[in-house]
Amino acid sequence: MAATETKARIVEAAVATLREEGFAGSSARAIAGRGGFNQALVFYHFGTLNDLLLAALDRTSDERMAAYTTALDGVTGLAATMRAASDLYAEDLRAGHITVLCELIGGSATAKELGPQIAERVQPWVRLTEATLMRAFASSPLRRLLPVRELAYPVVALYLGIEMLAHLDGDRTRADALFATGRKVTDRLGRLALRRAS
Amino acid sequence: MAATETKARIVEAAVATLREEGFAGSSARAIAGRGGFNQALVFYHFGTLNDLLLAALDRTSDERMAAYTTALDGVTGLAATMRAASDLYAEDLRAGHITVLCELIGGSATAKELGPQIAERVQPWVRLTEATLMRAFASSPLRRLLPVRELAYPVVALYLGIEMLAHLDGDRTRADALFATGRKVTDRLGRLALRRAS
Amino acid sequence: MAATETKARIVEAAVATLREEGFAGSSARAIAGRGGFNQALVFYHFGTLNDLLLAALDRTSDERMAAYTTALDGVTGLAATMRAASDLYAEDLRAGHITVLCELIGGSATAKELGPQIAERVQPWVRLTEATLMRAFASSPLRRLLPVRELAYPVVALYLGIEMLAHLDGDRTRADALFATGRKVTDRLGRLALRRAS
Amino acid sequence: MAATETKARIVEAAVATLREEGFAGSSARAIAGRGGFNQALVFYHFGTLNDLLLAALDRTSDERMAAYTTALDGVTGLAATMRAASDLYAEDLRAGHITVLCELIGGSATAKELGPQIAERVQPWVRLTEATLMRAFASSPLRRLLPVRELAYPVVALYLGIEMLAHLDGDRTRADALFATGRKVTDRLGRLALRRAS
DNA sequence: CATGAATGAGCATTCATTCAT
DNA sequence: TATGAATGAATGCTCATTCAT
Repeated sequence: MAATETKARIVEAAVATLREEGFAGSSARAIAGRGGFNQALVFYHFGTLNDLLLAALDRTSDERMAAYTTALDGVTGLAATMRAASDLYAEDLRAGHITVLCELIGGSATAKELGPQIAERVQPWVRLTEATLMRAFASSPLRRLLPVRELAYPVVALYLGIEMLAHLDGDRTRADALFATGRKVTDRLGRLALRRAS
Repeated sequence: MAATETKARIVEAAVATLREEGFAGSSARAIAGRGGFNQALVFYHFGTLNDLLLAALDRTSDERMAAYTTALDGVTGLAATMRAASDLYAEDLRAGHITVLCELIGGSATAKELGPQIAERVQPWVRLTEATLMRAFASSPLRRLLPVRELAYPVVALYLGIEMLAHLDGDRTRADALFATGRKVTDRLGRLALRRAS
Repeated sequence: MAATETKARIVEAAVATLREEGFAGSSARAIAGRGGFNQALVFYHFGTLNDLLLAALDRTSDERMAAYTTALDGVTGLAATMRAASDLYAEDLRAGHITVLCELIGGSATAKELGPQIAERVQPWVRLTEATLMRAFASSPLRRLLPVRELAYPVVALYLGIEMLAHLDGDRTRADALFATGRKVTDRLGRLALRRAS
Repeated sequence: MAATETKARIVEAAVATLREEGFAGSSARAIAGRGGFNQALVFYHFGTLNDLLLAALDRTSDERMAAYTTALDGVTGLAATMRAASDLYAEDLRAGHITVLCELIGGSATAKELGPQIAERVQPWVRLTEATLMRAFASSPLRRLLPVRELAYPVVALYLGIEMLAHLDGDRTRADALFATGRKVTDRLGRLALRRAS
């Protein structure tokens, strides 16, 4: 079998295992068991379990980055951005994309080598968030009140935090409600701004 | 030695280990090694490693809850609340109090029994946040714009998320900057409200 | 069971395994299998496989040192020493005492940490040989011809080399013959010296 | 690439690995890594790892046999032989030629099939030593005192033993000193014999 | 109340070897 | 002639937990 194919299969199994068993449960054996392949393959193709886990992070991160970039392309205004983000995040939660990241960050306390590598992979998301926020607030009066650029860091933090709580809840109702409220608030803000402008 | 004393010592070691080695690194051996006691004591006093980890969570959670309750007692207004929260959270980050919670939430993906138990222990924090936010926004015009009570959930999420990112950064500068910005914004909002009121 | 008892049992199994399976065959599992105990015990009692192997060397080395010391006590003269050494070495070969040392020296090429530790344990043997040679040659005219003290190193080397060759042969006939010849030569030398003295 | 060329390259890498990592460290991977070729080549060209190791022994053994034969050609007398042997052995030690043999003998305790094959390859060396000793002692009065032919076995043993101790020491000073002493003794013997003869 | 000994299962990783290409 | 992919068994070592004392 082509190496890339096998590697993809292994990465897929790693993503699923991280998602469902967490960092501490993502042993080479657990991943191989889930994917139905020999555990030695992990080391043949990735050298190290940690390297596989990072590849799994790359995999979800790249995929989601593509989705976010596409969905946010050309979106401006607070309300529209909130709607787009809301949909994207709902998908993240449903598919457990952020779980992988959270588990790896949590695991990096144990496997200290992972820290810098993960940090590197979080960077693009902070930048994407920054750019998105700039466009979202571009024509909002709020941009005078809020240090928009500095909002990127807490927004990313919020994403991670929501995932953790949703994970803890075991369901997504509270997280979904939160986004619903967010949409309501941004819509209201939008109407307020319009009224003032007139 | 009195049982309570020994238990406290074990819990203390568990907290320290969770903080510095993470969930996956908090084996009975690692905890006992850090605390300088026999690893069998963990099972003698707590029955199960997971039960000890929960006791560790209780320990930090209770301690912090006391600190938060005291510090927030009688505090009203957005700016004052922000200042208090800012100080409290700085201490959380410095001492790694939230790390324990984050690591356990992350670990609950692996040790599924932990989930509900941790969720139970997060509840009081959401309630505290709710109450605090109600007092903070009580006299703010923003309370018409924002569903204040529903803000508790994202605020707690934000706390967790900031801790994760700070952990990943390896330092607290970005988290500190975030709170500084928060204080600036709430101060500005306070002055704006005063001006309008006059 | 008392720790010392168990440790002794483990060491015994390690000695036997080194003897019969060599360094590369002395895995924790192989040793435990031979001794009929759980392989985790190796690590519980010795921490590291290498540490167990060194303990095994200590065990045979100490035992043989005692035997050599006793047997050589008060022995003087070349012929008598040769006879004593001949008997002792025959026992070494039969029981495989030197095999343990040879296997560990060979293995130290792979497990480099072992080198210095083994060297330390060989030292006493060089010293014993030195002392023995001094007494053996004390009244021999050969002591003017030969740098007796410097003979210790090659004598120890010879012991190791004979063991290797005997091991390779699979039997001890050539080694035994060698010692027989040695005794003949020293006896002849003894008679020669006597004749000259008269 | 021609098969013989490739095989030579593999054998070369095997020799180097045996020399520097010992028997237990000479895995197919380690050898291939050192030589910079695919590890499957080992099995393609030699069938078995052990067969490669034997080929490595053949390689060093043949090379050294040629060197010894050349250097000892026409050499007679104890002192001259000692000098020649001294030089040859210094080279052996420096280049680690005997290490390969010692490691394989040690390893043959684990890989029992190797034993007879190695023994076969040691035979020519015993014969060479025998022939050399006969010529060395041919005109020495010592030949009446010593069973010269039987000296070959201990001389070979000595070679192996010195290598082991030198390996353990990590340097060759004691081995070098030994040969220096050897030369001194044989020179002295030579002069003694001359004086008596006159 | 405390602990040292013990264990069976599990860990990441490496092994010699096979095989289709 | 050569190789990349694959594997099942083995490696040293750690795990949570039990238990007799």
